[in-house]
Amino acid sequence: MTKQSIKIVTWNVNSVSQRLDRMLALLDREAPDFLCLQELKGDDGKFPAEAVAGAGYRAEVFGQKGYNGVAILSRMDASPAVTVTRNFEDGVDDPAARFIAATYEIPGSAKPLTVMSAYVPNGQSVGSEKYIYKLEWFQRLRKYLDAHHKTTDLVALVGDFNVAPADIDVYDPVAWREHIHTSTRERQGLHQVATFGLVDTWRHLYPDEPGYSWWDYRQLSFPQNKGLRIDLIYATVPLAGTCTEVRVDRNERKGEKPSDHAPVIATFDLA
DNA sequence: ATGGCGGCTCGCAGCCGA
Repeated sequence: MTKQSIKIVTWNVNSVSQRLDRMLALLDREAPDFLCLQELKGDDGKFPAEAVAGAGYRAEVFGQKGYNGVAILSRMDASPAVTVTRNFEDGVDDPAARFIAATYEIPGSAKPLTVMSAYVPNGQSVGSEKYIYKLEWFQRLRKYLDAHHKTTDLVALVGDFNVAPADIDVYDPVAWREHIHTSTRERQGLHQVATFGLVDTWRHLYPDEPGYSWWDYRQLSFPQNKGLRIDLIYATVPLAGTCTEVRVDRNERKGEKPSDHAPVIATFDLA
């Protein structure tokens, strides 16, 4: 039986219009099956759909003026999404465009694959209103998973989670102790999402590798490798079991006008 | 502890990000 290889990339681009050339180069270089974007920083009308189509990709977009915004790109030579959902449809009046999920048929796979691009709220500071919103957002995400999926489904939940899951994911855990992105309640919130039945593919494959994905623009953080691992690729157990590789594309953080996040790239060999 | 850098907007200053 031939293996069906699926490559999924997650990337917080920090403005899709500022990162268009880099994004097109990444599509050409990596030829991923799915590219999940966060922080588009523009409404749907500002999304460069024509350029993306020219590169051979469809785009499911959930934009917002000025802030947030997420998308899922998929190959034009593959089937389009069967279903797409935006935010959690849970009755909460939340104007922030932070979540999109799309389900695709995969050739040779009995089960469809659901891809989710998440931009978890930043939280600003521990105890703030935005922090409470972040904690609630994690609860809503878990409820969404419970309501729409089984642990036996093929689900990839990827994105910018704005939490470093453990101290190994932080360049200076002492300085960042109980800081925003590392606080106990944020880590518990993220853990509650994962206990739906999701595997952190990077940490699963590389128990001892930091795998930073974000570096502050300031203070020469990148050259000094003062980073955080906050961009994660979660997969349900049956999907995670087929994960052969996860990479952080550090080169994408170099050169002119980088995002402050690097893309994270996972490969799955579906039976 | 602060500010630094980058991108956004009913923009040339302030907000937000992480």
